[in-house]
Amino acid sequence: MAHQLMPSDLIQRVARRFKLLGEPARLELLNLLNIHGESTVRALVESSGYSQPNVSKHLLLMAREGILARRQEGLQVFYSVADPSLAGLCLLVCGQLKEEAGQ
Amino acid sequence: MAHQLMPSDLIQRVARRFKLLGEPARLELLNLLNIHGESTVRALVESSGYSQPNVSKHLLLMAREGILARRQEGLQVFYSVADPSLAGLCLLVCGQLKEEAGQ
DNA sequence: TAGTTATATTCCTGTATAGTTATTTATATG
DNA sequence: CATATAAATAACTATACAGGAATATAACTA
Repeated sequence: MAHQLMPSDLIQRVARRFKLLGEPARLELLNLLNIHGESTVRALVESSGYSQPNVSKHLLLMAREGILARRQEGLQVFYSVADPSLAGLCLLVCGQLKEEAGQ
Repeated sequence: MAHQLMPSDLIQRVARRFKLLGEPARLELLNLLNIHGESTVRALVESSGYSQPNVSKHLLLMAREGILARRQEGLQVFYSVADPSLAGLCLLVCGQLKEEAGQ
């Protein structure tokens, strides 16, 4: 108490960031990128099972929001994780979920 | 690389948790609860400016998901933050946003 | 008991967006 | 230049849900 979680003028941006992570498909893509490192769209389509346009859309969205890096090489486009805070965020949430499950 | 952000079977629950936090109205309520400590619905309605049904709905949702505690006393219902990981999450995101703004 | 107050619920509307199919764009190659 | 391939975009559908107005529920109080 007596201290805020975040400055009020950041609420909108913080919400956007959380919302971006609040989608199973995107978390799965992030998980795959963390496991395999930089990957092409095609590789992510195949390992995720989602359609190519769907994967492409999610990747572009995350890249525009700054949590992915995008690099083109000829026909292929490579994406990779660019947000170093992701690991900590997921660790915190997973830990908390485990904690709750224990109660 | 080479390690996952979270176990695959947790993706759905992690996404739900992030999604819950991906809403400005809820973040604002959480912020108010952190500043003022345990509060009644009415107090949160007045300090947030949102309608009573809207506030009530968000609070109930967060309580059901386990990030708020709910306590009734006569006519009034008191809510308080029950998830100790929230502060860390917001700190990480705010720090990352600041980092990105710096680039 | 009638009235008052705090919270929850119902019902509705509008908006955002995940997902698909079909198409387009851009780059490489025969 | 024609063709093939990878990724992005367009167009559409379906669903989720935030928000408000009206109402209901529940617990006090005169």
